[in-house]
Amino acid sequence: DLEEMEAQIILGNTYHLYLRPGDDLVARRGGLHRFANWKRPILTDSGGFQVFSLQSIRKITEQGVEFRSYIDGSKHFFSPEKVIDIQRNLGSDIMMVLDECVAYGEDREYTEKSLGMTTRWARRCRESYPKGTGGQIMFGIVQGGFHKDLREMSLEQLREIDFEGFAIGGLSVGESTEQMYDILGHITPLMPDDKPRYLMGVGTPLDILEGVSVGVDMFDCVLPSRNARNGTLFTSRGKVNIKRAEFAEDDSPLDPECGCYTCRNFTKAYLRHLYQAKELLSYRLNTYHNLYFYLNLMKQIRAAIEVGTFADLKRHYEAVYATETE
RNA sequence: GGUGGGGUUCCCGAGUGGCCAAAGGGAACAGACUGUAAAUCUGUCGGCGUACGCCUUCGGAGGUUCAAAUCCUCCCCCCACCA
Repeated sequence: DLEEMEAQIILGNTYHLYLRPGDDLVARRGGLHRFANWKRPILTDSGGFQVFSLQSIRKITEQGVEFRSYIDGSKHFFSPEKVIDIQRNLGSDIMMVLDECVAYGEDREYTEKSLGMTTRWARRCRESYPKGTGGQIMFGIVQGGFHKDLREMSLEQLREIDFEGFAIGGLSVGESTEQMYDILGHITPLMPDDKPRYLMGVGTPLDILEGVSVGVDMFDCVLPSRNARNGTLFTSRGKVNIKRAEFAEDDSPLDPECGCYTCRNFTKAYLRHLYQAKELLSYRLNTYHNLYFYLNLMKQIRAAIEVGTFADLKRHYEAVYATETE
């Protein structure tokens, strides 16, 4: 499906693949590309986000993170070096350094201390896999919470380490859209413009437009797929909750302007029925559509930038998704 | 024909005198979801009202009681086993 809709890259997760099926097993299968039969680029996240989202079962120290498997409760330890080794086993094209994604609401003192450690971890990651070691490249991750000076400090220190690309982490962790845009708009323009800028974990169609407008090149987010599974679909006319009773006998396509397999073949009434009946096909069709929508949004953005109409495109989507931002 | 069990709010199913508009589950309805412990989670779910509350409801009709889904009487229906 992803090849068909022309996805350029996919993301794999160090934490999850390490626990299951195990990075050694993946290495024995010839790496993630061969294992999953995906021929285009793959980026692997380091597990840093899981340190954040699964915080009830972990302990962070300068050495690394001790955590328990959510699968069987067994104890494991991730050091910056270990996380790179795992990503080497997975054989991704882009590796991410181990970082601590600070929760929203942590005070400045904690954020600053955490940042120091995250930077040291980033250096250790790079030292364990110096530039040119193999065919994989490595991105550093800017942290610093919601303090602009800490964000700048993070970026400066990371630039000295010599990464092939830079990511912005620690956003969309509970803050308001306004706060997120504020930090994003401040730090992104300061990032090297000759290297990819990657905004991690974001976001809504509007978030992406905002990110691009301040200079972000790449994104990753569970939103389109997770929302699809839960019945919220993104369309050219805004969000559609396919579960709603009003669609029970609606014979029109989900999005008449969409050219995806789902929209070309099925009605809202049918998609609603599949969802209500918990048919597996529902997840597949809905996910196909949302991913197609996002990929198409990115295509539109690239095309608009080339012809100089990006601002118009952004304004258009802001109008369509107006109610979503509040 | 005999014996035993049972009929509860849309469905299933707790409840055997007051704390019961009635547990729990399902369905339905609405919402959430942002580097995926998420095919998950939250709310509503007899009617009216902001609310204290009032009204209607536990197969049907009577009755006992200050008070009945719960006790008594008769009736209707269902199930199991026996014949």
